[in-house]
Amino acid sequence: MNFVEELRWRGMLHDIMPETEEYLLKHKTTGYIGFDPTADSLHIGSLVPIILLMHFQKAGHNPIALVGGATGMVGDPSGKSAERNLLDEATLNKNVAGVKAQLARFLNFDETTSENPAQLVNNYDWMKEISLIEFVRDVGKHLTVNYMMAKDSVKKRLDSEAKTGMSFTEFTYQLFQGYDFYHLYKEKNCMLQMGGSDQWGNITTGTELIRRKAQGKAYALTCKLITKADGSKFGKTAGGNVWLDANRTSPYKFYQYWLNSSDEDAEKYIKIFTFLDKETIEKLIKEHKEAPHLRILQKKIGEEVTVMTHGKEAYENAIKASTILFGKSTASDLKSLDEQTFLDVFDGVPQTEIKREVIENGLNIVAAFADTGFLKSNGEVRRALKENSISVNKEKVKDDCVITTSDLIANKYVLLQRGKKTYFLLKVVG
RNA sequence: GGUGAGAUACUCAAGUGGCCAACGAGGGCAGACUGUAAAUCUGCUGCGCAAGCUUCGAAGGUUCGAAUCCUUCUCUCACCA
Repeated sequence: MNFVEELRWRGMLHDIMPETEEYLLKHKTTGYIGFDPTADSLHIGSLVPIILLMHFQKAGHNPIALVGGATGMVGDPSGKSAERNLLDEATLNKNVAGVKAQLARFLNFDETTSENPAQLVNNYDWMKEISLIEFVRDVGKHLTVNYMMAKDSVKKRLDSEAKTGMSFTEFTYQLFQGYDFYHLYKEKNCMLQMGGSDQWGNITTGTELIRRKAQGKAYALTCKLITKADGSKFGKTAGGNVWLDANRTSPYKFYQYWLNSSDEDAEKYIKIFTFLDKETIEKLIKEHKEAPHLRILQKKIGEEVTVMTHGKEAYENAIKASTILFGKSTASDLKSLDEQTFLDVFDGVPQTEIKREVIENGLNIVAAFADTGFLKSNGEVRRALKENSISVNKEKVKDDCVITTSDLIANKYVLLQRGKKTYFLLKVVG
């Protein structure tokens, strides 16, 4: 399997260093991608480099996932218009552990079942040994400031139009990343670094360092950054990032994110985020165009990615939840659910507890929405009522509505809803 | 250390004594339409049912009245040393 060709038809390839393709065809190669431990979970933006490594492994090469315990302490200026905040060491350690655990789900690290098992490294392990003097003499000496300043990531920040300057710390970042590549080249015979297209500058600093310091030749390849047709940022929703950690973003929401892709994006995503072959994908795209309202592509992407990330069972629950939440279910449908199914469906929906006697005395609709913290203020609830956007147990209500014990589902829950997609659960206790 | 610019709601950004709860844009939320889309149209977007109350970096002051004027302070940024 030709790794580069595979990326090319999937529309993932952005930039590639000359001779890289030829080299990869001839040699079983070790290549790496770095992951930034800015949080204790990766989000779906990191899915692309992960998939890149998966393709790399499938093509028979040796992938290395590098977690940036050291570089995370410095802060990559690429694509950032302002100085980054530094993370403290404890947070970083926690993040490194979290990121490691997630990578293990996607790549095969098992030496007994794979001929080319993936490896996981943390650059803190070798960076911590290096003294400042060593670094300045052995790394810094090989590259000129002129060279470093020519990088886009740096130029943008020195530009007179930029409103903020750039600290020495961030300026040095490319040397750190460059040194990583050099280190892996030396220690693990790693010949290739991959990453998002914003990493090109940092990656070439690495190949340059290898050339000057070790007289070696190393290769580079970047993939396209994922964009959305409407210009908004990929992987973000109003509620924040879409994470790979089920505790941060429930599988249901994760599935929904993909399902809500626009048609235009879906055609790109199915190539990038699934491992389906070319014929299958072309067939799906054709079917989708004939009946776009069925959203065949979005459903397939949602299925493939959710199963890959969270497993089959989580995917099936996400489907079940979607059907109930968006199908034409009514209050009686909801009440017919047993408690466990109900909880599965509404897993991840924010909820709050409420005393039973409050319901027994009859709970005013405004209080039910405002006092529980679902909506911000009484005024907002009244506004929403005027818009006719408030539902209790999937049924629209007016401002004279009072919630009583007859509204309870499984004798315990009340489902509040604002608009079509925003849910909130009241749980009766005591 | 010097010089200059600046701090207004989620963000950008007007406003330079009363007509300001504060133009506009973006974002967000909701309604209609729909495919749980896109595009479009409409409404909302400090708190309060209301009277009214609290907001324009902070604290004081001037005034009948301040986001706007004065004083002090805090912070941010750029450039020069």
